[in-house]
Amino acid sequence: MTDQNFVKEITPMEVDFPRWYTDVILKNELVDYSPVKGFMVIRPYGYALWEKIQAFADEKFKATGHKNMYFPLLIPESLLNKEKEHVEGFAPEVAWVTHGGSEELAERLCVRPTSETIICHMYSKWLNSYRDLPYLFNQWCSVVRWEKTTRPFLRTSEFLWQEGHTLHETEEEAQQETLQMLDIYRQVAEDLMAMPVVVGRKSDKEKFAGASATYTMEALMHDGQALQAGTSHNLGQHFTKAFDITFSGRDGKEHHPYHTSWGISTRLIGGLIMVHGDNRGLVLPPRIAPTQVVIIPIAQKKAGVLEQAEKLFNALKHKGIRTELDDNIKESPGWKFNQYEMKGYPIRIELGPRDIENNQAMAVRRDTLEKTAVSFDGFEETIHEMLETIQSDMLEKALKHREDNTHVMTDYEAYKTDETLRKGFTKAMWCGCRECEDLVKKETGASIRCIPFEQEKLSDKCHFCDKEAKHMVYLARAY
RNA sequence: CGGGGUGUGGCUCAGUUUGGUAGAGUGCUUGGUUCGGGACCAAGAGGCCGGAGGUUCAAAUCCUCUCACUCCGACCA
Repeated sequence: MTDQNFVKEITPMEVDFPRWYTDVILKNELVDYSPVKGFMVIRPYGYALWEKIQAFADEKFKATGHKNMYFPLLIPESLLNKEKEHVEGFAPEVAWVTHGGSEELAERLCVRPTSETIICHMYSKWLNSYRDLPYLFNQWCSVVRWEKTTRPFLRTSEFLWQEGHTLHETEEEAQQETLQMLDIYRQVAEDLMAMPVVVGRKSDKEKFAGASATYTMEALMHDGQALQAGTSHNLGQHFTKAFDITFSGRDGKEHHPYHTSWGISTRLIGGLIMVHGDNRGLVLPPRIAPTQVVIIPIAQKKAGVLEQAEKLFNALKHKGIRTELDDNIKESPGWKFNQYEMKGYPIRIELGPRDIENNQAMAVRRDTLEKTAVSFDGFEETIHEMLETIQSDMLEKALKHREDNTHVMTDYEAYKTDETLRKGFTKAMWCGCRECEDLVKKETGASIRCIPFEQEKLSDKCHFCDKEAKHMVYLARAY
């Protein structure tokens, strides 16, 4: 096995990371560009990844008492305008519908960039009593934000996501909900996708338009840039007051409920690719892989080969392992090896006459490319265990990459001038003021990704202005 | 919104400098031989060269305008 055997069409990531990324998603047919700029077509293999994320998250949402619903795509301008910070935050990237057929509309309608406004409008009609609370609802949909620069999955003008919108009687409950949902997102990232994340709070500058507080999970990509992978907002009473949502409380008086919203999107798929992928293409953790095992028969016309391949296929399927048998005679085994490595299937089984003589098949791990002989006796158990091992090894590997690329700020001047210091996460102390935050962004291109829940005291003073430090923050350049 | 790059069979591109009526590889179809790291032979289908206008006997090629995509920056999940 030599480097020449790498999928030639994929640009090595050391050469050009952005090109590597686009090569991987296009060659794997995850997405294709559509006729409308910034709008991507998600093809079956890409959509299968989204379905896995949906299934995992949706189950967690339901388990914590949430129900799904659906709100309209279009929002009247008057509704969008009700919450001041919100409209200011989103107005620059809203798409408008101005005509119905050939008639100009009396009031233009915006294509939802997020649904707080329309949902709050409806909530205000429905909510009566504290007995109705909490409202725990979610919707799976797409939203449109007219982005200037777009990249498949990472930033597209339309993207698929879910948005949860809840109402609570008390501030504490809303805060609990906000943190609970962030933790579910962390599980999506770490347990399903083997993508380690730093969790914490956003600075005021970076928080959601109209939120009291925004919590985030941030992942580190292979090229040392950070990706905001999911956010959960405590919206306080900003929207419930603006939309006049009230309920009769236990005291018989009228109150505004406390409000949360939270979302993850198809952007996660971009993260998945950039955290685990290599120069051969995708590397998928078993739990999210649409297909976990592919069986490739060798010299399949020889007696017994296909029969044995089918036996293994059925045994794995029976065990609940997502398996494919590629008995396509047209392509050579070598071609298939490369193909499935590119597609990131966690395990490849090679089965030829020599193996059958030895009562075994060869199993090749995608993450390590390690080849092992696996006996037919207890075959499906061995493969099952191997999948589990791959899942945890991949998380560990990604975690190690993050740790190796997380540094402690020593000297801001050095950070400013030495570009290599700006790769990955940098922990720094921050006084909390907006001026310092803007300064860092302007001078280095790095932004404060979050104020992590896990705080360390690196120094008494802010690394940027020498005032008294309030928080330790994670600094990074971000997608 | 600023700066670069690219538009030619499905895909990757050559051809453009020096105008002469479109080519390679790959993929696709059919038949045969193969099969332990991208197999081989043979036959075949497929393109008004991003669009509009102009120069010319003649334009993928020269001129003008335009559109799209893409990468890098500033803004966002």
